[in-house]
Amino acid sequence: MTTKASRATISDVAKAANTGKTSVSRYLNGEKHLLSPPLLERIEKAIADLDYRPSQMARGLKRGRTRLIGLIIADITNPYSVNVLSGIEAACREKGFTPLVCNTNNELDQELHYLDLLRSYQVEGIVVNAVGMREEGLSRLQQSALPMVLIDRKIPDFACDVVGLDNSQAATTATEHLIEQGFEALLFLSEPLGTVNTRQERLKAFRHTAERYPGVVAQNAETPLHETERLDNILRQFHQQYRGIRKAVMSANGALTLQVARSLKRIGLHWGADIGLLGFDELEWAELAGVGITTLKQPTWQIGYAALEQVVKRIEGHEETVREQVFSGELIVRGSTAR
Amino acid sequence: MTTKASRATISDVAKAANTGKTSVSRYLNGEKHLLSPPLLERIEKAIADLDYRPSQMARGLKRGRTRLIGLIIADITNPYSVNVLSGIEAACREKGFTPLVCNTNNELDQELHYLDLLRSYQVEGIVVNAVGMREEGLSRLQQSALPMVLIDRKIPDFACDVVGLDNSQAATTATEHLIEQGFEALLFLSEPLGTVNTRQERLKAFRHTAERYPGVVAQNAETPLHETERLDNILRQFHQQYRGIRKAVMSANGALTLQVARSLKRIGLHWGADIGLLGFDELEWAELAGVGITTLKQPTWQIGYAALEQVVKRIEGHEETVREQVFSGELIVRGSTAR
DNA sequence: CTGTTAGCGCCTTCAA
DNA sequence: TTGAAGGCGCTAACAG
Repeated sequence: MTTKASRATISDVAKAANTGKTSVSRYLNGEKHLLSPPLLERIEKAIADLDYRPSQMARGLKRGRTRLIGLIIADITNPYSVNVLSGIEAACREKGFTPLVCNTNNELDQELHYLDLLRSYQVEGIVVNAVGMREEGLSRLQQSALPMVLIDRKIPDFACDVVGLDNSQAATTATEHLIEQGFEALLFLSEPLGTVNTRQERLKAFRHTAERYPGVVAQNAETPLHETERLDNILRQFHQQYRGIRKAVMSANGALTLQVARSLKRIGLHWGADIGLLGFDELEWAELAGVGITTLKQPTWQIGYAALEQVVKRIEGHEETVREQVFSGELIVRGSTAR
Repeated sequence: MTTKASRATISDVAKAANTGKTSVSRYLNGEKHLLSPPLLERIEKAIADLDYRPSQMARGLKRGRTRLIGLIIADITNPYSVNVLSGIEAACREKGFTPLVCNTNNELDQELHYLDLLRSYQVEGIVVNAVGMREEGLSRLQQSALPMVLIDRKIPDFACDVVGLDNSQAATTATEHLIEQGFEALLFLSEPLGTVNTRQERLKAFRHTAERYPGVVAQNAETPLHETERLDNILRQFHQQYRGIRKAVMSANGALTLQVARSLKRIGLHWGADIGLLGFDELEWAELAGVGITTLKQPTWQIGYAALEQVVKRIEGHEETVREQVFSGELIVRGSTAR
């Protein structure tokens, strides 16, 4: 094969196959049944010979369909997001879309930057997993009127498909588990609630459940992820406040659970022995940390897969009304909540 | 603002600004100094009014520069890859490129699929982090003659820029550390060596270093990541073989370290007490697992950043000869290798 | 069944 | 300093 300076185009193929561009185009678009066997064969050969691949750029330009889907991820370093991403990708491949992954790193300007970028590449839809997403970004998103689905986050005054965990069910299950295990003082720990519905819903179900059990005290605290001293203080105080009785901490997400575990270690408390611990999101190291950490595992892959299916539905125009899709979590019990 | 059915084009802007497309194009391409202040202002306003964004598709088609860079990641679930990705992304943003992330999930057909895909989107360069990449994919890559850099993997008979860890230095440091800590029987554990240079280089330096110390026995074993029984056996046997003396395991990467830790737990051995443990790649949970696990941390972000810089250099045509760039690792000592 | 033609949105000579 | 015209690679009428 000769090393062509630049890539072969549809015209090259047409020429090589001794035909017109249209037939080649038809071949490419699965309308092979309209072509006579000999022509078809010539085209096939030409394509193989020239190692031809149609230009998505040109296609996109012409048809207005780029088969591109934008993914906005707040923090690609977060295992939760990565697993969701994995499901999205699988679905993309199945449906013939290509994901354009954008990691906003939780920074507003990057969010805006990427939103523009996605528009300029004419993505046909967007999947957003941006817990921290700011209003500004969202309003811009809303204007764009692009098919979009949110993962793990509802937004007030923003009608949009959502897929995520059944927070209420999950938090209820988790709380009941703690109570059943004999914990009588419960602390729900999360990053600042803000308007993040996930956190709010989990907290609400936590409270609601605890209330059903007299004799159980439930409180909550908020802390930014990386203010270690503050976290140390919260935990230390919680521990001291309930000296004699069995107490447990429930952490609202995986990243926070990591911080909590570190904090407990710093202040010399052992989960399982001195204090109970249960965290949302499964952690690959959960069984290795001390006596193990009980987690509430989310079906992350499925969530991602479902999210993509949903954008595609919108893209294809199956309008319907705004839809919310929730999945159940699964409690994985380990030493940190043992009796 | 009226809700336009479809997006504004350059013609719309030209019309709105009462000028020709050329001037708008000039504006977009930073040739503003060629435009008269009033015209410039009109254009600016028109763009803002119409919320216009130039179509990258059309641009790419015209100029042949898509500003797209393909990333092939063997396993996006691997924290190492994710951190590298993070560095790549940062560099992309800085240089004005957009990453097209492809997760091959360690499967050959997906590798091939994505390679085609990237070509069809006319990416200008590729960064590959595919430890498991098969020959078939590589040869196709080679034919494409696209600017490309490999991360963390050299490939025989395949001239290509590479950026990664200084494996020799890192493994030497790690091995010396173990020996200094008084371990006298050393086991280097890796996934099957195959032709994966990373593993081979690390093993080689390990061996080489150990040989300098008489009285130290060094051996190695290979195991697929998920054959738990096999791993259990290897570790159990190693433990029994050197009953009386201090021994340590060195794990060739983070994913394997996780498996090793699980295995040790299963067979009832405690790292730090019964057996030493040191793993390549830093783990977020390293300090939480038992007495802590000593790791050799790679400057992952920098590796990613450097890799992207390198493709960009190639894209810009700074030819030079094939280049290999290595970074040093950093040993983070924890309880698993304490005396 | 097959080929011709006219753009998709943009950039780039070339003239004015 | 500005604008008109042609074409990048492809698809979609519209004719044969």
